[in-house]
Amino acid sequence: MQISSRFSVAVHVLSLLALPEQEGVPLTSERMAGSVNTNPVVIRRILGQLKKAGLVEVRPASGGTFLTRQPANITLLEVYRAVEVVEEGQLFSVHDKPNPACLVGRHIQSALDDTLQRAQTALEQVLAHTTLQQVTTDIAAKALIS
Amino acid sequence: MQISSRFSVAVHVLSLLALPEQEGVPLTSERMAGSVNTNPVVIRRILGQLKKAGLVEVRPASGGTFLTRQPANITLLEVYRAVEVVEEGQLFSVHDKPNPACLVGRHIQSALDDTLQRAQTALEQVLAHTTLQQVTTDIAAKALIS
DNA sequence: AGCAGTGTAACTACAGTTGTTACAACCCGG
DNA sequence: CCGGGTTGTAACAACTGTAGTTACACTGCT
Ligand code: FES
Ligand code: FES
Repeated sequence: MQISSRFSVAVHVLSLLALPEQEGVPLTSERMAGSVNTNPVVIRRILGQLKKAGLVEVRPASGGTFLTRQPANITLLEVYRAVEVVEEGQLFSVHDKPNPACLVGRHIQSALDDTLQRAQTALEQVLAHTTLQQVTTDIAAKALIS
Repeated sequence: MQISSRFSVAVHVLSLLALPEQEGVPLTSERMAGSVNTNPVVIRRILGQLKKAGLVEVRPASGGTFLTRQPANITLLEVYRAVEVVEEGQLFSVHDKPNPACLVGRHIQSALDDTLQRAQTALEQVLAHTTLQQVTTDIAAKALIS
């Protein structure tokens, strides 16, 4: 199973917030949806999760959404955690209730758990060391080249 | 979204094959299913994938399944690849068709792709450096302690 | 030939994702 | 203080992938 695209959409939205195109025009969920090419409600749902995680602040009425921190201080791991339903340490699902009468069944879970945890942590560490700023800088750089 | 439990079931099954309990009794899909606590067809499906990947050999009739290699030469990454539907480099799903008229939309995919690829590779490297033998050794060790 | 086991298709039930409609709550400008 | 644009959410549909189950043809040993 693939990891939900909510994560990439969230990064997309945060990039928009970090790169204010026109100062005058407010960045509403509808405009963001137009950029991501989806429905405004999908954006608002994700904004709700980002808000709960304290990454953005939303003005309920006349469309205003802002980052609460500098892009350099927002890691992709925070976004991942804010948006994923995957609970900490649950990326891999392990079949529950193996037969305790079996030697393998009795110990497979703890034997696997250590390795799976390390694998998951390795993935998260890469995200932890990438900031939103790196992403937006990359976007800006690519925009200049093309 | 969590990664399918097919992976952990596959490791479970391979562990059974690597630790032959009683030499006489053949290890049928039904016995394996009893150990994992699931349906024999689920086991056979997974065995089919492992067979296609060349990790096991199955005698169609009178129930005999064997590893084609030493447990020390089978990495968890091979099992993961054999069993996951996740295509190489597709662990994260990215929202397709972002708006090309938008600066962010035009470049977000390639800007994210590099990081996501590194994250995924980091996870896979941990699996690549763990062998089936390490798992079974761990199981045997835990069995002795308890 | 008989039989225990595998290979596979077909179906169900279920969970999570994504998109969509609908509407209440909210805030701001006039 | 009212109207209009916006957010917050609930509810629902369509879809996808997972896991379990039944059924049955096929296989190969004895
Ligand atoms: S319970 Fe998983 S092999 Fe025994
Ligand atoms: S922000 Fe994703 S397309 Fe512009």
